[in-house]
Amino acid sequence: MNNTLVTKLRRFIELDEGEVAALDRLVRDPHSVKAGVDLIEEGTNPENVFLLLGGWGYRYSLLHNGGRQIFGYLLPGDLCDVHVFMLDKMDHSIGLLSDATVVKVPADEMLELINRYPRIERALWIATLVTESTLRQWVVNIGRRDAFERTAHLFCELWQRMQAVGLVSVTDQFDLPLTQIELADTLGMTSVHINRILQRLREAGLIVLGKRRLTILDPRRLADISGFDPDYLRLDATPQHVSLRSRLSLVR
Amino acid sequence: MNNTLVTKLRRFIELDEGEVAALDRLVRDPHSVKAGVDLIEEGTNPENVFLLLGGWGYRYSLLHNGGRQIFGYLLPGDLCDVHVFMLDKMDHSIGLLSDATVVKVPADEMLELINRYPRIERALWIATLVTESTLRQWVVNIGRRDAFERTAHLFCELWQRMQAVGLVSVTDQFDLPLTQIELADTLGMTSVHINRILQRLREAGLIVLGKRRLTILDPRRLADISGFDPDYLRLDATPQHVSLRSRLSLVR
DNA sequence: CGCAAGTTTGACGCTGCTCAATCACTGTGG
DNA sequence: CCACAGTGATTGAGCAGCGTCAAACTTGCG
Repeated sequence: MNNTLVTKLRRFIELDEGEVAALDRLVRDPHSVKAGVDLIEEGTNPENVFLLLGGWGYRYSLLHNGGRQIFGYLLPGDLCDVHVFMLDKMDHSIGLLSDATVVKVPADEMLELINRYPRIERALWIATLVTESTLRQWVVNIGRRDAFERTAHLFCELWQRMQAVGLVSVTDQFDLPLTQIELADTLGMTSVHINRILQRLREAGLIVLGKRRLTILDPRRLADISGFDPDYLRLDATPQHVSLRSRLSLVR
Repeated sequence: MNNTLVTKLRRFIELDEGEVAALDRLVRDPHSVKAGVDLIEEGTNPENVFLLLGGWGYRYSLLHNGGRQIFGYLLPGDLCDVHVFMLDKMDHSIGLLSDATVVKVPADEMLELINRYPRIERALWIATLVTESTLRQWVVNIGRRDAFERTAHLFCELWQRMQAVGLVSVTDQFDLPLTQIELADTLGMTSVHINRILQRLREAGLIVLGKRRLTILDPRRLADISGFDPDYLRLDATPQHVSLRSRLSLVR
């Protein structure tokens, strides 16, 4: 099996054979988990770290007033909170939006891994920096764009990330197992309003959405409308990136 | 001079004398910088990392349509982006809201430091996790709370953080060098509207704000209104925290 | 004293929310 | 195979929160 975790971390730093082998050892014994299950619950100190091999997850919090806010999505190949053991308790929950395949890694094993392999630790740190940068874009999106642009921006981000893991068809189509309620809770609006916005996106010839599948009809225009710039996702491997990777790989 | 950086990192992990000495060596030769200056600009790959000893900084981005979004504030004792050398370019700018005192550390020196002291690296990683968790709260705030609650929540956060660095008077008063325009760009609203919200907060007997100083008249009620729970800032040192710190300090 | 920056106010309109009903789809049991 | 329930999508009417525009006022500062 192709280890997507290795692929992901190699975008950030150089890894040698020993390190790759250690990561491979981590990824064994995949489980199937049903949609709707929470992998990690807010307020707890989880004993395991999860790597998502297939399916969609999401990070969220429930508010006092009954509302919910979604902070991010986990796509196939993503890993949930490797750093779980660094803070005393989770500040949000992680749930599954679809049936999923996950690998469970005991937190202690994860801790041993980063103690032994400094470069893996550093790569994981960089991964959290990317999450941080993505969260900043979400703040911009919710804070400074109207509902139409905001929705377009989210679709651009998901399209880009799904593409990076090879899950977008040649017709720019991909699975989107989100209800309109979940889209609303992601974008800071109501499900009634997101429904109307989706209609406008369809009428504008920008997307087709139905049966839990999204087609991006006009990626260029969607990005223009929403001011989307994929840089923050760090999915590329520019020459600058490559030199950066080796610079960070200094031996101790 | 009391090294606030050491204090901050010790909340996350145990540090020995050698590590403390290394951090002390970093913090020398403070500069004065004028309000309005940008320490770091979006799109660049900065050569230096900054530690803020006095004054206020802020992280922000400018949008295509002329708007601005603020992502966070840097208070005395905070450090801007130690990890600057881990990504190829900044995804946001860092500016100064008031005259400030800063220490400039060359990025290479920072890199050497973390190469040499794994525990310092880990502490800095944890610091980025706290930033991440704070950003999540900002997403909740902007996405799921109305203008009144949202403003109250921001004031609770700032009050708590200022308290942690000893800058709140016994009368719950502290410097707040923000214009209403900056508050608006933080909270995803217009300056006209924030002005009206501030009036309501004053009328409700919750705050006094003027002359760049904020007084929190009723901290309890302000927190209730806004659903503020300080946990995400990780400013405490609970017993659980202490055992966590030592657990993370395994030698390699 | 006079300018510049920031704050305050008013009138008006639109975006997005609320409430509530209807429609469509899917899986289930009889 | 069909009735039915549950979940999600869609629609409509009415309204409120917040934005826009524009002007007046206040404060700090050279």
